[in-house]
This record gives sequence, C-alpha cells and structure tokens, in this order.
Amino acid sequence: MSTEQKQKFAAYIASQGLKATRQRELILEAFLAQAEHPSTEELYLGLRKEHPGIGYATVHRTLKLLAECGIATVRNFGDGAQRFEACAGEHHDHLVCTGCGLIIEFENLQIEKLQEQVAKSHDFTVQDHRLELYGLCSNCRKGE
Amino acid sequence: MSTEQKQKFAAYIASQGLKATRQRELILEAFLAQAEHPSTEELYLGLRKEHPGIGYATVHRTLKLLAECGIATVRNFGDGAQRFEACAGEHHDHLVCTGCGLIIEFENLQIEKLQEQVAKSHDFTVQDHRLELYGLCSNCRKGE
DNA sequence: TCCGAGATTGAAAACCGTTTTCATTTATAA
DNA sequence: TTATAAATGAAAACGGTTTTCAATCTCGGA
Repeated sequence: MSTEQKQKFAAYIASQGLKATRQRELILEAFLAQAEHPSTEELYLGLRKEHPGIGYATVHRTLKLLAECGIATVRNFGDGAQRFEACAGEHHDHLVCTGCGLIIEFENLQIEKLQEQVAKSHDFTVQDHRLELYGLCSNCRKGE
Repeated sequence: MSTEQKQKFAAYIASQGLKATRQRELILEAFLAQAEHPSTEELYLGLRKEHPGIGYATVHRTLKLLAECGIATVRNFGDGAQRFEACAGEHHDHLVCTGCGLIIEFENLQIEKLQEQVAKSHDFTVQDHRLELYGLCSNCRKGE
C-alpha cells in the first residue's frame, strides 16, 4: 500500500538532492488517501481543513513532483483543470459521463494490443497512451 | 471538399438564427486550408497577415462554432492550448511523437468496436472518444 | 549540537490561454 | 430603407498555473 509509494517518493527526493518536508509528506498522504482524480484545488481545499497553513503553490508543486517520479499521472478531462491520478501498477483508461461527471476506470488488454500494432505499423515506439470514452451513464440517460 | 463544409456551416448558421459574416467565412476557409491542428492563436496569427482587422476573440468564437456544428473537434495534446481539428468523415485517433511533436492520424475499427463493448458492459452510451498514443517516431528513436 | 548553504515554503503577483464586456458595426427580415 | 438583433474588435476579466521573493526549514559537516 502507501508505504511503498512513500519509499518511492523518498528515494526520488534523495536522488534529486531535494529535501523531505512535512508538507510533502502531508500532500503525498492526502493524495494517496483520495480515491478520486483530484485537481490541485480540490486537494488543496481538503488539506486546508486539517492544515490551514499549507499553500496552494506547495500543493501544486508537490503534485508535479509526484508526476515526475511516477507516483501520479496528469489527466485532462476537458474541464479546464489538470487532474492528478495515482498510478496503479496496471494501466487503465476512463469512461467519463458527460452528464454528471462520473468517471469509471477500465482496462482492456485487447485494446492495448491493437494499439501496439497500430504503433508498430507507423514505426512508433509507444511510451504512453490515453483513452477516454465520453458518453452518458445509465442514470443520466434516463434523466434526459 | 470544402464546399461541403461551407454548406454545412451555412446551414448551421441559418438553423440557429445566426448571421453569415465575412469574418466567419474567412476563418472557416483558413481553418480548412490548414492541414494541421491549429490553436486559436496560430490560426489568428495566420489570418492576421492577410486580414489585419480580424480579432482574436472572433477567431476563437468562430472555432467554437465550428466545433458546435461538427466541422471541427477540440483536441488537447497537453501543451496547454486547445487545438482544433477538421472533422474528417471518419473518426480517427492520434499518434503523437514526444520527441519532435509529429502527429500522425490513424483509425482502427477493431479498437472502436472494443470500445463500444467496454461502454456497454458499464451501461454507458458513448458519444465520443479520444485515443492518443504517445511515443517516439523512428527518426527520434535514432537520434536519442 | 550548532551552523550555514541551499532547498522549500506561503503569499502575492505574474502569466497565459480563454471568455466576457461593451460600444460600434453589420446582416437580415419586414 | 429601416429596425432589430447578432457580430465584431479592443480591452478587461477570468481561472488555473507558474513564478517571485523574503522568511523558514532541512540536513550534512564542523
């Protein structure tokens, strides 16, 4: 669980000549505790309740650090804000409801394989990918 | 070719009670002439050369109109700016080279079908999707 | 343990792309 | 042609991100 991520972060901090601070620890913990895809602001507001002193800039800087060291990835679901997501071991993609904003994660190995084939046919080496399906969940479909 | 798109735009304009203006025509033409995925700013700067009077806001507003009526789609490749792309009849996805920025379009019906299946299994109705593969093209792979 | 170089912090300002405002101009229907 | 309502361009506002800067903190070395 999170112990592993904390070690990873600590290792990255050390390897880059950075410093371990209370804020960074707090932010990492809050980030890992959150099952969502928080934006900087959401995480900042959450942290603020317990730790009023913490600054928005520090939260954002730390989230970028997490992205650099592979603990988080940056997502953009078109709402104008970057969202940060914990990197699970497995890659996964997203179903996004355009009605209520619900985000469902999924993974599909067949799709991944086809992606590799496509890349190969264009002589590309894939480093990463992003797949999002936008639509309506069953609830929103009823409502409209 | 573009005549079709112009008619589509004209029809949309009429259906919404909007007005056909010289600027809108110019912007549509410039957009269609461009084979790239321009941002508002890029298109604006291009247009400015021939038509110095034109305003940034008008370009952006018109691009949004084009997106509304299905002539353009909004893309976000992570560089912080919205990019607009002409909708070909067929949907297609992108291979993006993280080395040189090269963007290659592709389409793959098998992937599309699998996407539909995934959505159905979560009781979603897909309206749109976005698939991007990030990696290195053959040139950049050699260089590094 | 204490010190000092250098990294980090928080607040505020700067930044940058997007969106809105508003007075003026323009397209369209009567 | 005229009235009405939409569109335009310039500038300001906006919102999220990034930078600045003085004060604070970390951590290795004395």
